[in-house]
Amino acid sequence: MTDDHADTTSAAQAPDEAAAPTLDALMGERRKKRGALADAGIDPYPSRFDRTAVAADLHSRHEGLEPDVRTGEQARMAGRVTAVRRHGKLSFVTLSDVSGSIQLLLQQASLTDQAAAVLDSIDLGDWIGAEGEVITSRRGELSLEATELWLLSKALRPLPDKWHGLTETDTRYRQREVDLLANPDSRRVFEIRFAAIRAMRRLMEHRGFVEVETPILQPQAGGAIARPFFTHANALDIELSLRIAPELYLKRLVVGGFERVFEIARNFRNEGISTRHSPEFTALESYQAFGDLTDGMDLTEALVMAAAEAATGRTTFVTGDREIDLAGPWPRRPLLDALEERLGRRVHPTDDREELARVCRAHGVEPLDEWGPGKLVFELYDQVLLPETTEPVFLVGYPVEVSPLARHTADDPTMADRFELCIAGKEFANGYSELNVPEEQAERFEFSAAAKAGGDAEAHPADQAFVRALEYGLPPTAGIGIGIDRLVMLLSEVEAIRDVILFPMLRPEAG
RNA sequence: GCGCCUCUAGCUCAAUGGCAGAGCAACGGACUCUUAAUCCGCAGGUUCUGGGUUCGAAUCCCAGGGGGCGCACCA
Repeated sequence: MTDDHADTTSAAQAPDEAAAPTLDALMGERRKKRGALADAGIDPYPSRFDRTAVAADLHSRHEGLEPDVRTGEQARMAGRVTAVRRHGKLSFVTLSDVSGSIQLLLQQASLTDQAAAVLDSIDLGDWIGAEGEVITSRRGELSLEATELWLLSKALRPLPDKWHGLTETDTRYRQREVDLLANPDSRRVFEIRFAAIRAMRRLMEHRGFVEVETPILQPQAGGAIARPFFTHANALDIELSLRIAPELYLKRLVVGGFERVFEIARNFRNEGISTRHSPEFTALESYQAFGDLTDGMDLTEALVMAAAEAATGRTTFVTGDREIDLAGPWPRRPLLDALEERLGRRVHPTDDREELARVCRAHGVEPLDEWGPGKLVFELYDQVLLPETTEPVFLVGYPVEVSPLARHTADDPTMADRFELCIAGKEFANGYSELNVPEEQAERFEFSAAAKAGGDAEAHPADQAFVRALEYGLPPTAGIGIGIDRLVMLLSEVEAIRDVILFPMLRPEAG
């Protein structure tokens, strides 16, 4: 691939900045300071530190204090140094911990010898501990007037610009730890992510769902239509797929008597990477015995609302140039009605295929030969209707042809009891009344297996283990899947999926 | 995979064919209420890599690498 007919030995493979003289010098300075402390008998890497307060805690307890107040309260704090302002015999240090930041006020005259030595050697980025009295400065800022300081760990590498932070996207993704410590906005996004997931987990547990773990390495990927990643198990000498969805295993657990299960599942799909697609993404999937798609929509709505509330406390969010209000309840519209309104004519999977293909072309959808009528109807939704959605809406009723695991509608064998949640042109959730008739499931699998034999890389062979499970009896069941990454994108108002994934997939570093 | 854009000091950015610069960070100094502290001084470069054009290339051309965006595939 690389036509390196280069004559030289291309020794210019200097591993990143190892050869950068400036960086070497900066790191050398910091090593020197660390050494000086060690020489003075101060351990630069102490094994533990007990703190009594974090920044947010102090701020909330001492809110609104007048300037120049001494509280008499002693505190021990720890965190990273994010700013230093030295004024001769008086210094201010901004200490950032997990909760926020607080100012240390250091008067040379009242420092211990160790504190003086540590202060002398402090660099931006160092982890330090401090002990002293909680006061307000003359300007009224809540501060810890420290008399003792400890170095907890040295930052040998210089931090990014304290004002501009780190902007280069490549470095932000590759060295997320630096991004997180330098860019409060980045940190905020992940706080939203964690809070949203926590809220959804809490709600699921509250409703009696148990959190389970199903295989990521699977002999046969299933539960979705997608190209899998493959890997190899040496012990068994077999090829395995990374899961594309946990669905089939979760339903087997319902067969086994766990009537309400969910998994916050990392899924892997060997497909394009874009602003909205990551090869590795997280979905919440849940299955609820005795329910149908109505219960699925109820649960989906509750989950999204709970996530929004816990993560941001708001219901309105800006995405692109639209403002979205998540306040429910969300309308539930038959998909075919919505399509009729948009297209000016009714379409249905039983319509003549050529006629549907003409409708597609008329709306800029180029039909492929292998698409059946159900797929054509689905593509009209996907390419015409979906991008125009703004406020949350459940579209209900999808062609069976594109819903191989969903129960067909009672009075229409070509349509499935399935819904999708659409917000701002994107699909956020998908759910249905599960198909639980083993023979019908086996037939649907045969259809897919035929497609695979026909060369469709996204189709999968029949999953006999799953059909066998259905033969033991799957109760009526409602299933849902929610795209966590996209939900977090909406809640944190970022446009790139990589901004909500801690360590997104990238090409390996260096040559 | 295809197209467009981008890569300069640790970080953020200038320099459009004519001596590679600034701010922050660092280093030396002054300063007991700052909070993007201020002031004085000093230092810091494989301009992503390799070729080419030119008297002269960060700048123009070719090839390669990383990243971004759009399209395609998908959720």
